[in-house]
Amino acid sequence: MIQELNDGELDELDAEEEFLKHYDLKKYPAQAVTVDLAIFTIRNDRLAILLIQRGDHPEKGKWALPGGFVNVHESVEEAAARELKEEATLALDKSYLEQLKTYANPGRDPRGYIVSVAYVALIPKADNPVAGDDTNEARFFAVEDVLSDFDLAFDHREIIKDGLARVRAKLEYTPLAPKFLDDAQFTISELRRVYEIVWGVELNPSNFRRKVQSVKGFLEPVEGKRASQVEGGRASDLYCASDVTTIYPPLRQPGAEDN
Amino acid sequence: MIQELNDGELDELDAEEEFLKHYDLKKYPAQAVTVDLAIFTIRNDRLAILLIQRGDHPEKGKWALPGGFVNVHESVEEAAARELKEEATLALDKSYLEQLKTYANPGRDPRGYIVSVAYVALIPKADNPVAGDDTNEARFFAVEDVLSDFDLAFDHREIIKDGLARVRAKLEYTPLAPKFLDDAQFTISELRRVYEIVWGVELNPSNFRRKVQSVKGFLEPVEGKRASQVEGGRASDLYCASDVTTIYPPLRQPGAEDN
DNA sequence: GGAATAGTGTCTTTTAGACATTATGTA
DNA sequence: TACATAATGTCTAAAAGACACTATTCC
Repeated sequence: MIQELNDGELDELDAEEEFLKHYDLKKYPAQAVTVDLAIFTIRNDRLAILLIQRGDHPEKGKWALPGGFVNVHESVEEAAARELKEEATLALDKSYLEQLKTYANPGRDPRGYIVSVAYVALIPKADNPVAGDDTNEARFFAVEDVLSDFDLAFDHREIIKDGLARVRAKLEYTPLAPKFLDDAQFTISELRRVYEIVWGVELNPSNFRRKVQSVKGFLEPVEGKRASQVEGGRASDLYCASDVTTIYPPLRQPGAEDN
Repeated sequence: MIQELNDGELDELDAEEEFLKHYDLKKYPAQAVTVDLAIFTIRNDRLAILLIQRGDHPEKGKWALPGGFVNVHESVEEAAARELKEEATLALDKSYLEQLKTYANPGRDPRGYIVSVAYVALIPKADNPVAGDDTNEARFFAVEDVLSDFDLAFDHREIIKDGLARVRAKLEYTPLAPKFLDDAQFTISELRRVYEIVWGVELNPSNFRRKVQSVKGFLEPVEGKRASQVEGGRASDLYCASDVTTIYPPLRQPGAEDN
């Protein structure tokens, strides 16, 4: 390829090289990039989120989303995956990670101009998390309780609200619900329970079954049955997630029509 | 509030203050935040996007999205609005701005670790843009042509693809289409044309009319009529956008079922 | 009046909600 | 056998696609 360049193009490459040699980002006011994780799971029949209690300044002692600074040799995506691995060691392969939004109000972090790229993660029923280095404690809390009661660090309340809205919306038109289930094989009732918990509604079992079964490529039947969780109940068929990326037409959460 | 603090809490505040006094972001490897804008409009019956030809290094001479560095006294949102104002002076009040995604692969910018927060903007039929300081030229191009033919700077092709997908999706369930129209009053045919151009499909006029009119709070009839654009055509009723924030049930773009 | 688009109405198919009915595994 | 949930089926209502038909305005 090089040998085909004419003089003008070589000059251009030289000029670009020359420009970069004298370019120094350090000249400008310092900025930094962090990543924050809204890690959702289902615990005790409630939608829960992982919070850590900050062990260091700033906002020492407050509950916050897990996260940290992005290193200059990694993408934000990689930083998010790294933090997720540290904070929720279990069942990483089955977890789901998606960029939510970037938060960048000046003054959102007292240490300086620090933007946070927030991610949403969905993980299966998890073991209890372990607190990291600069962390007093790490625990799952019901999202509802967090939003109503907690005094959260930075702008993390806003991030959690946005993340919750994202998860609720995405269950409608993407096959994310199985990401909450710890077993690759699950019953339709278990799947329905995920929807009910995340959306905070009751769904008609018959209609839910008909709907999810009608989505081509969403559920695949597998051998075997799961015994009922309730005494006297009938055992149920098992399914596993298939390969579709969108649900069409979508499932709708009751009450979403009034915004 | 202060007078209610006990000694322990005062100590905590002092400690936080002390911590911040010695904290210096400059200690860490330099990072920087930029904003890039995918400004969509409709020109010559096609969906178009604003590109600038870079006048300076890096990527000098290549076509790129308008954008620039975020200042430390402003939010990314404000930076985006500032850039939008500079690049598309016309009809700012009617334009729409929404965060798209943050791009942060190391190496995406040769100047160093620079993350870009991308925004999508929708603007009405615009005057020709004027090139800025470090810009050779600023022009609208049909999105289709850009994606098929152009050699774009940085990762801007990916941003444009993501932005296009976002706009197409959002037309389904939000009342964004009027943002493309330069007049606050418009006909249903004009509105339908927006959908057809953005989605790249033909829509049945009767069914489209029925659908948008059935969405409560989407369209409001106004006095007067608009003469036909075609000779011999019937004049049509005028509407203006109302106050709803979501369209339920959504309009669906034909062909979206197969992903 | 003719042309061309605006606007209305109708028929059919698909999908969702409500709910009755049957099936099956467990105590 | 009784019970509880799983799974299926039915009826109805809502919504979308196809398309015929009427209305209005401009030439």
